[in-house]
Amino acid sequence: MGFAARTPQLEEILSQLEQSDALEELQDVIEKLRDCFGVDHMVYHWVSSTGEQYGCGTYSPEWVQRYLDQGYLRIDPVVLGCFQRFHPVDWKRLDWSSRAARAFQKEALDYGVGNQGLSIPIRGPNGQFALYTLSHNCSDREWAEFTERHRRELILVAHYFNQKALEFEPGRVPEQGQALSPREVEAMTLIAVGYNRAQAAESLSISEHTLRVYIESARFKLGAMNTTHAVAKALSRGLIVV
Amino acid sequence: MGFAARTPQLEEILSQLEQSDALEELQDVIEKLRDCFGVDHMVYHWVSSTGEQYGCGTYSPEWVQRYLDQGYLRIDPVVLGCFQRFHPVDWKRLDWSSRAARAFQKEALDYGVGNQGLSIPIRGPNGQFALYTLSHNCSDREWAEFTERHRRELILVAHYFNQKALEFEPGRVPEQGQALSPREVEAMTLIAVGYNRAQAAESLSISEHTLRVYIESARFKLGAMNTTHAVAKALSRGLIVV
DNA sequence: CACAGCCTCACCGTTTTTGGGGAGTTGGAA
DNA sequence: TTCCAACTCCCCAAAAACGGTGAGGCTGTG
Repeated sequence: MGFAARTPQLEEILSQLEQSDALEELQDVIEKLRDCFGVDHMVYHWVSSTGEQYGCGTYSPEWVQRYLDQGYLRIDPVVLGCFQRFHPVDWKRLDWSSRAARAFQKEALDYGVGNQGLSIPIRGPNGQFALYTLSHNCSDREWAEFTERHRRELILVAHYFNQKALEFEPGRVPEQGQALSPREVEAMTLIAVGYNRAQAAESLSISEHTLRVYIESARFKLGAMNTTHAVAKALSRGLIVV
Repeated sequence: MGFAARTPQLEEILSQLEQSDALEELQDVIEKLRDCFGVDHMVYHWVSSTGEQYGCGTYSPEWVQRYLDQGYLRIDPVVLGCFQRFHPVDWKRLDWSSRAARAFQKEALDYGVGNQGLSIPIRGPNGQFALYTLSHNCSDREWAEFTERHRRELILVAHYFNQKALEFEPGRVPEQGQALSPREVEAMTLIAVGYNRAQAAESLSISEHTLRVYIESARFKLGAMNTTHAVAKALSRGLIVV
């Protein structure tokens, strides 16, 4: 096996993916990808920063609806397991022991989901989390061979797919206020790591009153209602790093 | 260009990476990778959820020491910029406008860091964040060509490298498992967006006392010293999103 | 069934933070 | 030079958060 297989067809699909400029097009792309890889199902499932879900893929609409209605997101072992992991996860290696999980599994099979599956967790900025999933009906051995053979391509596809999805994320307007001054950054950082004002001030070798001015100033610049809010905003915007 | 270039040499290095079973070996691997890609520097830099840093790479020890001593992590535009993005980032596209950033940049050059750079952000479970960086001295055109040619391989290498690093993560066991309950997440989220306890409680239609219990519980679970700290930790670990 | 974890409510006093003032220095930019 | 932004320091009173303790109902798992 080469570093990653050369597949003109996949190349072409990825090209389409990169050039697509609407969310709807992703559905088309994922169907082509499914056919290209020759699996029963392929799904991209995105849990946005606000908790909304977006997905495209080849599961039956009934299953998708059922999944959403029942809030299966919170009990699906695939989601729960992938959330804790980094690398592609074979469904067999997940924890299906709980009663709810087994019921879910059975129901999924009834709705046409394959007995085999591979899910790749993807994480973006601001807590974005997505899953790129392949599912198929076949023997363990066949599935192991398939996943081994295409592992690298799939990781890349997942990456590119998510990159595109991120472009379409609504309301990701970079709310650029002004940056914080160096001292403000230091002060905010110390507060963010749990110091109270007295400790932070001592750590910076300044008076607590001065430190307070920085925090207030940062709060003002960030348009925050209180210190905690300011820290949260600063973290979200990457102005400080903890 | 194929889907990803076939390179036996890279293949071999990745093999070594996958089989390595000690952190020290990663240093060897990254040097080989640097030579394989023919760039001046290659660095893997990991910021754990607890704020500790680990890195391996080919920067001079003096620069690494300087970086750590000065806490450059918090002002490095590469880190700050990559934190907001998903795809590989060319250093030229970052914001170097602040005074601190320019001083940092100048100093980095003095310490042997290249004038060109490409950094790939990587995110793991529990708010893990890492950077896989290549740096080189060459013209803009050469660099653009290089990054275009190797983009896909580099994404994969970054993925594999991080996967290995995660295996070695110290203290991974104690950190995990302390997920917040749904109510705690709601409470923390409201606090994070600037509500005070009364407002948050009203928003959840519960008494302020109850809300307080959630916050305290979350604080305890997260090992935080105060509410602000807890919010920062929850954000860093991706337990809540604003 | 028992136990654990989650959700809900309450009171107490203490500590910390907040929000409003005012005021002096420095160093870089216009 | 003049000006502004950043940095430093101080007081006070009101508001908010904290910490501890206690207690009942509900659900799901072993």
